[in-house]
Order: sequence, then C-alpha cells, then structure tokens
Amino acid sequence: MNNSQLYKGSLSTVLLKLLKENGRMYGYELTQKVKELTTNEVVLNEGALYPALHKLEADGLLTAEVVPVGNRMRKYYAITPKGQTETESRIAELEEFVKHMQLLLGAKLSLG
Amino acid sequence: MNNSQLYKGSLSTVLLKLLKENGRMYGYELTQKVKELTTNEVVLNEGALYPALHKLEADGLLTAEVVPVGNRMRKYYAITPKGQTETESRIAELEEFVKHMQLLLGAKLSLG
DNA sequence: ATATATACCTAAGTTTGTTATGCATCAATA
DNA sequence: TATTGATGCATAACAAACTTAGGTATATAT
Repeated sequence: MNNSQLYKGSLSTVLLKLLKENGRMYGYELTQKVKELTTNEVVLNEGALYPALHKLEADGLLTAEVVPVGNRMRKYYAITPKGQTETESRIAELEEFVKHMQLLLGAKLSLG
Repeated sequence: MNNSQLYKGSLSTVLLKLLKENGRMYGYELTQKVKELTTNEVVLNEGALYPALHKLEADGLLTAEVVPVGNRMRKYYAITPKGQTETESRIAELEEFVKHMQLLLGAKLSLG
C-alpha cells in the first residue's frame, strides 16, 4: 500500500476478503480490484502485496497455483478451509476496529 | 494497544484527537479515556503508549509538563500549534482509511 | 500483608510495510 | 521499430510501529 492509505495489519485481511468474494485471484488482479473498489484512491504496493500473499500461503490460509496465460505466468491464490474461518475472524476484527475508530474519533459514520 | 484492537499507525492519531478534545491529559488518563469511550473494549498497551507520546513530543507536536500530585508525578501533555494542524490532517487520514475499509469490506456502515 | 489501581519508564524482538530494485511479456504508438 | 506503459512476479535493505516482558514506586482497599 501507498502513502499510509491502509493501516498496518489491514492488508492481509483485505486480501482474504477479496479472495473470499471472488473465489480465486492473482496478485496483479488484487491490486486492480482494490483500485476499482476505492475509486483509484488505494494503490497496493507490490513490495507489501507479494510478501503478504507468500505469508498467507506459508500460514496455510491460501493455496497458490501457477497458470500460464500466453507466454506469461499468473499465480492464482485461493482460500483454504483453514483460511475460511481465519478470514471470518479477521474481517470481524477489522470491523471492530472501524467501530472503535468511530467511537474514538467521534464518528461522522453510523450504522446503516 | 492490546490484541490488535487498534491497527498500527492509528495510536498516535487517537492520542492527538483526545488531547485536542480535552486540552491536556497524562498517559494513564489517556488509557482510561480510551477504555471509557470503547466500553472497556480497547486497552492501550503501555509499551506502545509511552514511546508514542515521547515521539510526538520529540516531533514537536506535543509539549510535556511534569506535575507532582501528592507524592507522585504526572506528565501532562498538550498539543502545540504545529500539533494542531498535524492533528487535523491525521484525523482526516484516519477517516479516509475508515472510508476505504467500508468500501473494501462491503460496508455495513454508511455516512450519517 | 497482599493485591489492585495509579503512574511512569525502557530494551529486545517481531511484524509489517516502504523503498528500490530486478526480470520478463505484451500492446500501442511515435 | 524503438520506446513507453501496462501486465505480472519477485526479493533485499531498511524503517516504523508495535508486543512482550520486564522495572520502579505510591496509594488504597481487603
């Protein structure tokens, strides 16, 4: 991520969430999806993205599959069963964080 | 902060916000205020809190004043003029982050 | 006495991200 | 056809921001 647009710790949760929604995705695709969803405001930093994906894979939350497309390689990631439950709890945690920020910042945001 | 209740990078913004609202506060008081505002859900970790306050002071955003209360010392912090503008922009940044999280998580939250 | 709350502090280590690279394919265009 | 920008992956050095795990001391309640 760039320019502190995302806070530390939130990246892997966002990746898991998008993979959960979309079945399977590759790294570059994830960067594009994030840009799209945030109207070009959040641009994932590759130096953070790829190590994060590798860690999620190493932790057994994702599986990776390299697929040739033309002469190029794409590395598709998908959530494992273990990753499913972990995804749920991480999303809940991030939502809690958002709730806490609302309380602490005197939120202009409300439940909708 | 404890148990990833807050995300990395948000702590100093929260401290600035509380100091902005309350004029001047000391470290322990800040931990209590955060607990109070989050109905005991967020407990600041002292190992993060004190270094964060020291850094804000070193960066010229806060001033510190040690005041004896009985036989004990309290270190009161207050925002400097430089800290005022910085506080505004950091709060805005954190609000942006919250907005982005809503977009990425498929928010249950809306503008109110 | 002993535990809990108040009140401050730091050092070692970890996690996570930034910055700066490197390599390669493909499409568009000057 | 040479170059630019997009696609697509990766790592290494560094820095920021924490966690963990202590340390010191006073005050209050049991």
